[in-house]
Amino acid sequence: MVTLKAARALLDEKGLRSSATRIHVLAYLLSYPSHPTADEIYQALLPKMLTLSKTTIYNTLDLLTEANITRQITIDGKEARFDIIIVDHGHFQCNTCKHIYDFSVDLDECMVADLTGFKVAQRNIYFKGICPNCQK
Amino acid sequence: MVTLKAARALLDEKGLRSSATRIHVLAYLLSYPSHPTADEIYQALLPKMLTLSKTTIYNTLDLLTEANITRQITIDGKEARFDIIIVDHGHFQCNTCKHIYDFSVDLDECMVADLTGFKVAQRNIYFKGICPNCQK
DNA sequence: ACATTAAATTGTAATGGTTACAAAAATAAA
DNA sequence: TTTATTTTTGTAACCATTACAATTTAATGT
Repeated sequence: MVTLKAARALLDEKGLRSSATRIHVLAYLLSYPSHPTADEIYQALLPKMLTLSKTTIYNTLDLLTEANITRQITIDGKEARFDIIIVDHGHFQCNTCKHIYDFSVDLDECMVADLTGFKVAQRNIYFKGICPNCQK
Repeated sequence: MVTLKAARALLDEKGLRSSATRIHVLAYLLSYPSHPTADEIYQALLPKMLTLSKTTIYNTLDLLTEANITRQITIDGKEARFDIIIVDHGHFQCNTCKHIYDFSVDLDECMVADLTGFKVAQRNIYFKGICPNCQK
């Protein structure tokens, strides 16, 4: 499990204590950058950590998001999803199968003058429609 | 109230029955294009329509969204917001005062080749940060 | 105008993701 | 080890949204 070491390193780098929960949550996000929900992470880790609590998952995800390691995205408005921050990229959610695809986008290219004076900390872009698979 | 007539006209145009609730909800969105929540609309209309139900607000907003008159946006992930569809534009939410600003953006300009084969039905872009007012 | 059918609205209860909070456990410091 | 701090846990509360059945309202046909 190379991601466990990577997770620990990332936490150290940010000055966060690397508890077992944090390492595993972060390792999961590194291994499965598929925008999982809090519950998906919880269900995936539960077999390994029998006493794991849902609250801890939320606390940890808040912590990681606060430290700019992860990003919280809301696409369907139903439940939050969490994404390892790599580079600015867009999300496409298929209305049929609900799967979320990443796509690259150069946000600097499409900027406008309206936001002078605004301090932009985070940029999100998401599309909706039908993915190629579901068009068949 | 010119917006009441405009609301009725819009409903007629889409082949939707123009009930009192629908007219008022739509007129409110036309008058206050400030991305209100379902509850904000409900609270605003309640004095005029004493028997109004929250469920009806949701039903109506679903209907309008289905008819492509309004668009549902989720920025904070906490509660849905509703916006009259005009043109593609971005939303900026201030982390401090939570106010949501509109800004224009040419989404065609920043497109990429990744999405060939995808049928894009809706494009959303939202930024977060600090607005000029809250930087003082 | 009346009866019949369909559509819209209402109220209540349930759902489900998230959060508050206090207690328990684990870790670090003295 | 003792003490202090941090982390984790479990339960209960919160709150936006939805399900659903009943009621009301509007449209249609006779």
